[in-house]
Formats: sequence, structure tokens, C-alpha cells
Amino acid sequence: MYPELKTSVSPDEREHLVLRSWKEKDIFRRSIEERDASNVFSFYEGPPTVNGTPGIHHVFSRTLKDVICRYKTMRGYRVERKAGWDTHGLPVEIAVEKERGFRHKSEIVEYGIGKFVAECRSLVFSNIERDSGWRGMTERMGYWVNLDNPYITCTNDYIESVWWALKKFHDKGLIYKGFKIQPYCPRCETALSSHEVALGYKQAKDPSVFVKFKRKNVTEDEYFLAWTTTPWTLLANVALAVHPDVEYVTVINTHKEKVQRLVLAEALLSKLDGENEIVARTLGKDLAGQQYEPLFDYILKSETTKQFADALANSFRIVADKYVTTEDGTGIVHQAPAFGEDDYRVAQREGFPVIITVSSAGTINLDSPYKGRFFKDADPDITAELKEKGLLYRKETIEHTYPFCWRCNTALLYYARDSWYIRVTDYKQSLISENKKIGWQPPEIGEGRFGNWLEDLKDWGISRERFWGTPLPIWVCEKCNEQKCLGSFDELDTNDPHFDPHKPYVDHVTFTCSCGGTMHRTPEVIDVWFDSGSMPFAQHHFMGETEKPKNYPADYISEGVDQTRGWFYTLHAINTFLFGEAPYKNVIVNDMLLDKKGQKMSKSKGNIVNPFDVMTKFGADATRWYLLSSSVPWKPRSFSEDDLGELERKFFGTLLNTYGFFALYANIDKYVYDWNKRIPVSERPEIDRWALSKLNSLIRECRENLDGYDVTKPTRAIQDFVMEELSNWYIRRNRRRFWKGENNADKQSAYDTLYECLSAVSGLMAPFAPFFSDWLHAALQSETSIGAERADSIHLALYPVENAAAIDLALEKRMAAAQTASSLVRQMRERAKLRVRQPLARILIPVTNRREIEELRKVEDVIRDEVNVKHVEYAEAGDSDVIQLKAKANFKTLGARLGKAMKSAAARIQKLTQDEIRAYQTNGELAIDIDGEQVKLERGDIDVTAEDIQGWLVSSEGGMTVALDTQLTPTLLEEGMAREFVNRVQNLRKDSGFDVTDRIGIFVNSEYADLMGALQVHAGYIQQETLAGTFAIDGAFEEHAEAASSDVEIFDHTATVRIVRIN
RNA sequence: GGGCCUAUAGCUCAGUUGGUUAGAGCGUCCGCCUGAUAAGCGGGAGGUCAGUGGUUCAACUCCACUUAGGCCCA
Repeated sequence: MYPELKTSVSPDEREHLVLRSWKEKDIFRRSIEERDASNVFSFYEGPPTVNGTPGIHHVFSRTLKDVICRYKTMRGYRVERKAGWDTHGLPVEIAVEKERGFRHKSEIVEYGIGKFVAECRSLVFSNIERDSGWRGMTERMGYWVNLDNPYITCTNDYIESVWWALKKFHDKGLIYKGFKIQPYCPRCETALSSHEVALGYKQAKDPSVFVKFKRKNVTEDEYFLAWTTTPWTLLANVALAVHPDVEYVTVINTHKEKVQRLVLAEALLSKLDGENEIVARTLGKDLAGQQYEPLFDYILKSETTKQFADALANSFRIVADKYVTTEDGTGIVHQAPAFGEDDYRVAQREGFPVIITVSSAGTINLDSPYKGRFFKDADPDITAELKEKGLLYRKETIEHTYPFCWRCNTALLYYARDSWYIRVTDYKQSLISENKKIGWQPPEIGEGRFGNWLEDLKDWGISRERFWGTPLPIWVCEKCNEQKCLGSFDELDTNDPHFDPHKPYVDHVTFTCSCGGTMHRTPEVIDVWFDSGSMPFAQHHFMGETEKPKNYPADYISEGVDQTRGWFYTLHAINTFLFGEAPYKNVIVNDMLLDKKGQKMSKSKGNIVNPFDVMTKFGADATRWYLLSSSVPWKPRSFSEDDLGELERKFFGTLLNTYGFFALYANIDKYVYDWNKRIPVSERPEIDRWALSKLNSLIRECRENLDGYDVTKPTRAIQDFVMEELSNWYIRRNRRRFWKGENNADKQSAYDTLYECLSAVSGLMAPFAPFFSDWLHAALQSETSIGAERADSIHLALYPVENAAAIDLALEKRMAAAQTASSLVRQMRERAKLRVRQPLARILIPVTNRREIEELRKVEDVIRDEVNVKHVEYAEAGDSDVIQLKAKANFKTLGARLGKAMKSAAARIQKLTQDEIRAYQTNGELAIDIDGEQVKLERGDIDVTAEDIQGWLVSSEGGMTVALDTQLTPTLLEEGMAREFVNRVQNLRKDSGFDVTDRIGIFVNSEYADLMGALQVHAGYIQQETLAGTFAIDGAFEEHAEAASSDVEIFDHTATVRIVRIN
């Protein structure tokens, strides 16, 4: 028996059954190990950070990974998937700090770095193992990834591999120490990572000052005008920057009796008050080298800045750099190298000193009247001093977005800190050229966001002044500055079985330098992104034994778009250097999930969707399917439970029903699919061959799209096939073939066809809906179907491959025509109020050529049956003058040929007379006059449609026209009555609780002679339809008084009917 | 401020290399079916394709700008 449907089984229960069977039969492991080890499809799992619980968006990104991996498995590849956990970094530290109630970095040191790090570690491991966490979600959603043997970035093996990689960089001289301008919170005394900064952008009011720098070596007083919103940085000014290609002007500015000579970008003259007279113009690059007098002399006199004397002698001049814009300000930008990234870069190039005038606690430490003040608080007084000196042009306040510390709400500053760098710019070209080989889905991210990022590459600051991370394995001699980079643990004392390379233990290791000095480890840990980017080799504890790590590069990865400059980049940057080849060949990028209203999900808004709730309610399959089919992965999409519920009911419900229908009748008929005895496709009826043609077209579509990493189109195509073609057309059209008559070839053909469709659908949908597909697969196989591919799970089977010979596009086309024709007739019946049970005599389909008739004849039965008409007639439009024809220009062919004349041609064609159209149809050509030119219309240049037929009800759609004869003859009415009667009897059967296979006796009595007459005429038909062994009109009515009587009404006629079971 | 993406029916989304009735589902209105039935089916209404300008015989489609939203980066 094929298992029949129990409506009480929820998707959640069904999926748990499948989960159990996977476990019992060890399907995941087998799906890998039963594949040829030499036929590898390589996948890299991006490690999620484990400092929180997974959300619905993780279900989305993991579905994308799972679908491709499952698909490739079904294509015969061996797809190993090692799970991974990103365990280091500030997010974990912050979580522990919160638990402990720490507010300052210094509290961690007081508490003890060793204890703190240990707590970070245990937090991470408890999160990994927590049932409601990642493992639970991953298993429940059916994401197959090896969770029992994951790579974990904080393990010794992993860290050692990372050290190995760092040493490779170090050996090539690509690691150096320098300043980096970092967003920095002076209250927390720590640099912030970019995502933390992103959390804290707010509207802020800041001073906006225009400052005058007095030009040297000119005869008249003249000033360079610069603009800043951070007056406190002016204390550290060492230069001014202009754009080399922008035009600058010297103007005589007159405002309220005050006349002064100013230099600024011409495009920004509007910033000045009063009148301007341009007296000179010059390009930025020609200004370069001009000198000016410093605003203040503090840095020249201060004790703390004495060391910069030489460099300062070469400062206070104009430099040209393309980062300067004319969007705001004056086109002249003041330079404080310690407080701006561009400033710093320019300073490096020009040899300006990087003077830090603010302490790490945010107070000004330069010898000046402002010493000891908090940096922002000094703004007004500094501005006031400038005004006093006559160096202030204008002062106002602006409101703009500025970053604040998301933890303590202090204004951040960009601040130069000592940092370690990787010189990725050294191999920028290979990063760019290797990127071009990556298949990006969508391509614009590879070219745009990622490509631009590489074009604009900056060296990677990899050090962090934090605690919980991979320690930077560089030891520096305190005496001679000699560096030593370790590439393994060999040189440490690793006899200790509890050896831990983390801080603080590793900091206690020292070496003796060749100069005799002591080497101490530099105290920083590395950027966690270096950890995750190292996974291609570190997941295998690869230490350079072979040229490349196992399964390098990945055939496929997939993560969120936020990883463009995160994991996608760090993977690329690290591994392209190490192995000379991009670490992944294909990538699907996914965008974020928004809530139902298109709002970002966030805890504070309370609109977070819990993935477990959703999967319990609708099932993991429906959830996965919904996420994939609702939109392409790289567009942000709203998550709507209503839409998900609808999908579950409509698609999965329909498919389940379709199977239920099959099982119900297959069991009655004891049908068993036998591949060896199946009816050859060529011998099956038209509609079966149509279903199989559609099926094979679908298989092709799924395969081609999945090969191209498109996961959206296949889900939509499968959905359409199941709901529209298979259920709503094939089954509906063929219902009676399953429950009528003997087990003949026609019936078997129907079963074979439906079985083959369901079986293939189970395979096609397997990567997307792993539970339902496996359930369906098992259900279809439970009746030991003979000869069909046998597998313990659909996930061990091969993905369906289309049989090209079964695809018949002409057949698909004519069936589509039959569907259109049916739809048109239904429309007309609705208009004429003629229900489908009432048979009608005929429809007439006007066609333009004989070939069309031949095609339509093949699907005529389908049309007649679907819309209940006796005959389908055809009229070649030219033959009959009752048909009104209409001509329309074919814009595509004609437009290309006629060009400008197209418009008048279209108008002329629309006005063609009936005779002209008929002539065109007979001859295949027609000469017409357009704007005085003779134009010959050839076949295909105009579309002719039948618009109206005198005396008929007519309807048309998409070039097809159908006419309906609405006349009812007595014979048709009789048959209509018989049909109505059958319908009533069927209802009675059901109401009486009879089984579908029960045979019955029918006894009917009515005073209406025409009704009784009709029943008499169609007695045979009625008996056949209702499984009636006895059909008694009038006679024996009273003998069955015990049977329930029912009065039925047919066409205003009443009859009394009794039915009895006569098995 | 820079880069990328998005804007089509009340809602969620399709829309082929530019070609003349812009589609589907949901919702809504009307109807059908009752041997897949705690299902199913059909039909109707509903659109200035964000706006403006351009290219073209022809623009939802290509180009420019504008507006609104999103993401990433400063």
C-alpha cells in the first residue's frame, strides 16, 4: 500500500519523522561517503560568531548554502561540509563585560586577563552547545553540515595554522608596524571596530569655521581659506591640501567695509559673504609648495614636539591630493595627520610629522593654554583665539552626522595609534585579476562593491589592543628592535598538556635576541577577520605540508552582503597571497531580511522573527522554500508569515493532495509502478505525453538554473508545475481515468504518468525542501515499485536528468491553446449564464491556416471534455464571410524594415478592408500604399485575428478567438438534466456515507414527464457514473421505503430519489 | 560625501535581445464545483510601470538628471 494521508499530521511532525530516519539511516554521512572521493565539490562554511542566538536570517543564508551542496551531492559530487565557529573578538568580550558589569577596559586588567579570557572561552563553548542555539537551529532546518567536527577559531590547532600564515606574510616583509588612524573612544580608551562605529552615528551640532592661513612670500596680505568642523585639530595643523585639478582663485572679498584677499576653489566662491573680484586663478597643482604662516606657535615651542623640529621646518605648505573635494568647505583642507586618515596618508608621502596633541584619555596634552582640556571642550576658546588674531573668516554651527561611542555616548575621535599592518597593497594587482575569475551572484557585487574596494585597497591593520583573540606571534627585542615571528608552537614550551597560546600565557614567553636583549611578544591580538579568512587552511590545521590545502579553492561559498568587506575580502586577501589563486570560484550573496512592513528587524523594535516558532508552525521546508522563492537572494526582502502560510497551504498542500489522490486510487486498483512494464511514452495518450513533456522541460530548467547558481527560478518553476500543470490541469482533466472502469492500458498509462511526475518532483525539490521530498520519495517507494531507482533517501539519489526525447514543444503549445480555448468558453458560459454541466452543441474556432487545425484537432477531446461541448468546428477565416477579420501590424518585423514609416503603416493596416485581409491570407502578400510609397506586406508582417462572428457569442485572447453556439436543443436539455441528476445522486451517496466503491440502487419518482423521460434516455450513462446496479424509474419505489428519501430539484422540476447499497 | 541596489495593481513579486491588450499570487467582488472536499475551480474590477528630460519609427525595458528607500564605506 502507498501510505494514505492523515490530515492530522502537521508539517512539524512529518519533518521530525524524516529527521529521525536521517539519523537512523545515517543519511548525511552516507550522502558524502557514497560519492567518489576524486569527484569533489568544495564548499567553505563561513563561521558565524557565536555570541548570540541565531535568527531567521540565518535560516535564509544557511538555506542558500544547503541547497547548492545538496544539489551538487545529487549530481554525484562528494561535498564535504565542515561547520565552523568564529569565536574570538570584541563581540564576545563585550558579552562577558556585560555579564561582569564592566564599563572600562581597565576593569578587565584589574579583574585579571587570564580569568577574563577563560570566561570568553567558556561563553563561546556553551553557546555552541546550547540546544536552543546554533546546533538546534541547524539541525531543525535541515542544514547539512558536519557539526560534530567543526573548526573552531580559538583552538590551538587553528591558531597555529593562523600563525603559520602570519609568518608567511612576515617572511615576505609584508607585515610592518605603523600608525593607523582609528575611530577611538577616549572614555573607554579603546579603538572601535567599524561595525561598532556604525552603531553610533547620530545627528550632532558642531562648529563650522572658516580659517585664514596667511600666505608667505607675497607682497600684499593674502590668505588661504580653509574650513573645518573640528577646531581643536587646528593646534596640530601642519599643512593645507588642495585638489590638483581644481581651479582656485584669488579674490578681493569685500564685506561690510572689510576688504581682504582670499584664496579658495572657484566652485566654492558662494561660501563667501559680500562681493568678490577675481584677481588671479590657478590650478591646485600649481599652488602646491606655497608656504603659509602657522596659526599658532605651540607645536613649534612645545617640549613634547621638539623631536619634530626637522620635519616641521619642511611643513606649513600647500600639497595637492585628489581626496580633496569641492562638495563643501573651500576646496582647501587643513591637515592634522594624527586625526584623519587622508591627512595621515598625505603626511606619510610628504614627510610631515604626525603630532598627537590629544592624550589617550582625550585631553589636550600640547603645551598651550588648552592643555588638560577635553578635546571638544577646547573648540570655542581656540576659535576665539583665532578671531583675536584676525585669522577667523567666519564661524557658524552646523548639524551633521557624527559617530559616538555606542556604549558610553562619547564623541569619537579619529586618532593615530600604533598598529601592525599587512601590506596587501603589495599584491593588489593579483587580488584584482583573481577576483575577475570569481562567479559572483549577482555580478554587480563582484564588479561594483567588491571590485571597487579592491581598486581602492588600503593596507590591512590587523592588530587590536584587546584580550580575547589570536595573539600576534611577533616578538620584539627591547634593545635592538629586532623582530621574530613564530610560525608554529614548536619554539614555545609546548610540553605542557594544558598549553594555551592565548593571552596572558603567551605574553610570558620571552626569547634572547642575538644582540643579547630580551624579546617580548608585542601585546596585541589580531583582527578576528584574519581568523575567519584563514579557514581554508586552518580548518585542516594545514601548516604548509603541501602546495595547497585540501579542497582548495572552494567551488562555492555564500554569505550576506555585509561580508563583502568582511569574510569575502579576508578570504581573498589572505589566501590569494598564500596560494596564488582566489579561494572561491562561485559565491551567492544574500541581502537582509526585513520584517513584514519592510523594517529592519531589531530587538528594540520587537519585530524579531524566531526561527523555531516559524519552523514549528509551517515546517522548515515551507520556510526554506518561501525564503528562496519570494525574491532573488541579493535583494532585501520582507518576511511575512501570512505569505509563508499561504505557500505552505497552496504549494505543499496541493502537492500533498496530489500524492493523496494518487495513493487513494492506486491502492484501490492495487497499482504498482513497474519500470519494466510501464507503458512506453509514445503509446500514451496526448495528455500524458503533454504532462511528461512539461515535466522534462521543468527538469531541464531546474538543472540549468542550478548549474548557474540560480536558486529562485527553479523553486518558482517547480511550484508552477505542481500547482498549475500537474494538479490543476493534469489531475483535474484525468480524474475519471483513475476511478473508472477496468485496469486497462489507458488507466495504467495515467498511473504511470502521475507516478513519474511525482517521483521526479520529489527529486527536483529535494535540495530545497529536503524533508517533504524525502517523505514523498519514501511514500512512493513504500509500494515496492519495481525497477525505479531505489535509494534509502532521495538525498542519496541522483538529481533527475531530462529525457530530451520526451520534450515536445509543439505539444506543449497546442495544449496551451486548448487551455486558452477552454478559458474563453468558460468566460462565455459565465456571460450567458450557462453552467458547465449543461452540454452545448459546438464551438467554432477560426484559424488562419490548415496547419493550425491539425494541431488543434489533437487536443480537441480535452477542450470538449473540459467545457462540455459536443463538437469543435474550425473555420479558415478566409472561407467564411460571417467572420469579421482584423489586421494588426507586426511591429517587430515591420518596424525594423519601415523605420519612420511605421506609424502610418500601422494605421493603414488597421484600416485594411475585409477583402484586403482575405487577399493577404490567400496570396500570402499584399501591396499597400504608405505615404506614397508602395510597400509589399509579406507573410508574418501582419497578424490577422477573427474579431467577431455574426450570430455567435465570441471571445478572444492572445490572438485566439473562440465562438460559442449557445442554442439549447431538447436533446441537449435532456442530457443536461441527466447530468444534473447524476450530480444529485453523487451528493446523496456522499451524504449517506457510502464508500466510493459501493454499488448502489437508485429509485426515482417524479411527476414531471420530461424529467423522467430524460432520465430514461440517459439511464445507462447515469448508472455508469453513479456505480448503480439498479436504476428504477417509477417502479419499485415504494419497496425501498426504508432508504432515505431525498427531494431534488432539477430545472424547476422536483423528483424524489432513494438510493440503497446493493453490494 | 562616495559606491552598489531598489521603485511595476491595495500587498508580495514576474516581465526575454526595446515591438503595441504590462502578467501571476494574495486581498476584494461575483460565480462554479462537491468521487482530491477541513479541498478545488473560474470570471470581474483594480496600473500615468516613482518623476522629468533624452535616444528611437517604437521605451516598463537604453541614457541622463531628480525624488524616495535600502545596504556598504567615509
